[in-house]
Amino acid sequence: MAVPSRRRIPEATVARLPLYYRALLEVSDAAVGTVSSERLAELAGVNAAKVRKDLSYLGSYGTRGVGYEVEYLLHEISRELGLTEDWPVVIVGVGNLGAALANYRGFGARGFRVTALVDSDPAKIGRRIGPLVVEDLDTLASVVAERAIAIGIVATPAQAAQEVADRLVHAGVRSILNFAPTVITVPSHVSLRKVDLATELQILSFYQRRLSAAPSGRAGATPGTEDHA
Amino acid sequence: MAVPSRRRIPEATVARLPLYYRALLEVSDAAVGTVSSERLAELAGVNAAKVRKDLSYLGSYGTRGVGYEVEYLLHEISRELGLTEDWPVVIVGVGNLGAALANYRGFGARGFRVTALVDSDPAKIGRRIGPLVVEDLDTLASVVAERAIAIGIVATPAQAAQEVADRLVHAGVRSILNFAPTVITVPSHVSLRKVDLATELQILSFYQRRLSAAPSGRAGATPGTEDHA
DNA sequence: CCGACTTTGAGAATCCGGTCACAAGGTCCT
DNA sequence: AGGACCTTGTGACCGGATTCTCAAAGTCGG
Repeated sequence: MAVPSRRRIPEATVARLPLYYRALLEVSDAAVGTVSSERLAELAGVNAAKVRKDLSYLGSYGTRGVGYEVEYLLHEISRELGLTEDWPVVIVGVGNLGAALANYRGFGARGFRVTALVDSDPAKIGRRIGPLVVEDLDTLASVVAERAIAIGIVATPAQAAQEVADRLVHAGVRSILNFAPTVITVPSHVSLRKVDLATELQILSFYQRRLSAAPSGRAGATPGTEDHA
Repeated sequence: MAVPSRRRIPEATVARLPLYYRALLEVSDAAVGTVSSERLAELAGVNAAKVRKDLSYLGSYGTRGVGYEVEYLLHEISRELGLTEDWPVVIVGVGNLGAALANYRGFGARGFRVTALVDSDPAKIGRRIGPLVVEDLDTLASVVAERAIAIGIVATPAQAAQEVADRLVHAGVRSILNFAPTVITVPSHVSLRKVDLATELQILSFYQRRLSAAPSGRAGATPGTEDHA
């Protein structure tokens, strides 16, 4: 009934919406009409109370005694996440990782289309990767403008990352996903997230060391990203 | 002076230690004797109070009026993170992403050595990638045991991820890094972290949508992973 | 040797997120 | 139509993390 509208959605909740989305896609395949928060929680690897609270931020989409209607909720979440829109993506840096990302089929398919690949290495410019040709980093500004690119993926070596980020911002990109193993900073109107291999491994290493070092006492699973249900 | 010892280090702090470590490596190159929390904060992209509090959990390693001795702090953090030890890693799933990870030079070099690659696809088994040969997933248990593997990286398609994780756990691996776009669960004595492309993009998409949708009002940078200083 | 200056370390206050518990609201069987 | 039953939505509570602030502790110049 009520308009979903201008509720402020907590950051932590936003980070879990994609998990619910994925979980809903799974049950959607199973052609079930509704899901309970309990079941959703299980699929998303969180607890039921959290699911209900998170979903309540979007509006009252459930029915007491029954659960959530799968298709409807799926629609609402994908609208909220902007998955009904199309977000052209540019990948900057076509080394090992960049090339793998360009070929990666795991982008949840929906919404995100890698529309351009750029690199500064003359040896790489002109190479074809799938349906795309690697373009010159110097043409970034026009590429971004012409193809209405919204999201930039930085997959360069660490030294180049800040410079590339600056260029992306300057070209008008307002969302950046950083894979380079370094901290980059952007103006406050730009969204930045990072994926950091080395950091993740080091965190695991920390807890692993604790396991060996502490023969008695609670061992405890790694918190962090989120673990098991 | 005091023994660093049995202090409990908050999870959020653990997640930042790798950033400080990297920042310290940078200033270490510059052959400077000490760093202030202010400077470290700048390099790590956090604020100075947080740096001081985080470091104070490790012990009192700073000198008032001066700062932190770079080499000493570097040593303490790397010991705490277990980077002085060697952690053999197995990558399960040698598709696009797995192969890229196998070649990836960004593992912070120190400590983490990819020691085995396994896959279940007969077409891939036997292929050489760099110095390694892809082995059969069915030999996982013995590979883990013989090479004392501590960390497993799951880079399979989503459908196979849980099964692979179970096998890793069964083989004795106690730290898992999941790249597959799905939630996996592990027993509580196993550490689990995830790296999830699709999720990160969707989070960016959420905030991007907000930008376009909200012409007035505060725009605010994406919180989430952490942004700029 | 003293005083000005710098920077850490930590106590206190605040904010944010997670969990608990339960009333409200709805279904379905009889 | 009524009552048993189920599941959501949310207010209250709790704990962890961040920020603020400032005394303590050190350096360094005069």
